[in-house]
Amino acid sequence: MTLSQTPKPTEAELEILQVLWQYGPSTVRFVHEELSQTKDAGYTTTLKIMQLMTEKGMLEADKSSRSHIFKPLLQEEDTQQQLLSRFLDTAFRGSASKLVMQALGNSRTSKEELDEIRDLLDKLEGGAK
Amino acid sequence: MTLSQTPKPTEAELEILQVLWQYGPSTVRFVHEELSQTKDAGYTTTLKIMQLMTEKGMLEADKSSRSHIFKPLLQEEDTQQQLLSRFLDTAFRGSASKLVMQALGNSRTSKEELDEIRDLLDKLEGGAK
DNA sequence: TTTTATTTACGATATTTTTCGTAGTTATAG
DNA sequence: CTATAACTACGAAAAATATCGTAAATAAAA
Repeated sequence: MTLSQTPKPTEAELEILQVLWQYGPSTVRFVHEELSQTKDAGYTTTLKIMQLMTEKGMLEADKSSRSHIFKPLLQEEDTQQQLLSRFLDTAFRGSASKLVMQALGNSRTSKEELDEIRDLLDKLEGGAK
Repeated sequence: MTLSQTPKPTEAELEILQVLWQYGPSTVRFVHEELSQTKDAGYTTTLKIMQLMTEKGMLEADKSSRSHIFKPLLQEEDTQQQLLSRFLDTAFRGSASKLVMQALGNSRTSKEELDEIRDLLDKLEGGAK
């Protein structure tokens, strides 16, 4: 099984990746406990999806101990970039500014984060100003 | 048929909505021609999906002429907001600033748009500064 | 008017994703 | 050691999406 050019994790897969990105390599049990907080599906469901993800090359399983330890092979930011670019096209017809405005408008973002964004704007506009 | 609280258009449905939002009420033929530019599926596929969308209450069909004219019942911005909020959670664990930074970093955005965003930042930070 | 093209209706199939049950295995507790 | 619990493997079903073929109706063309 080869890696697809643009790995497109499904929603369930993404939820699992989030846990792994956040906490690092983990067992199915751990991932499943985490997911249980917001959704309910059986343990074997989580297991199965993680096994499929491993076949697809999204995860790697360390099978040295009985409880296999899975680590993500996809980089968080690369994946986010992929998803974002696709989302931008399908949901906002490619208009990054519209997306940004809506994202900022409807979520409480701290002053620090806003300043960070402002810095980025400065850089993008060519430094001066 | 009632509207679901959070209409979650699928990818194919969203593509259709985009056409309708952009050009206004249209026939299946028109929508299909538009979509053909970037994907290839049969005419009846587009038709079927649009019929299903109508059943779901996403579209309304004006059947007075032979070629039915479909108009979107979902507001573009409401829908984008829904999708964005969900996307933010599943792909960026809720961090709007990370999403914004990546969106801006990887897409050429015009100076005008950047300024627009800057204005929004000013407003969000409370005017002063 | 006859033929040809366009359109909707609709069932069926294909594909993708998610879910689960069960069997077999290994560890843990008593 | 025996019973119980936790795991993986794996097949299969369920659910959600997407695709298509064909029939029937209507319009347009010849």
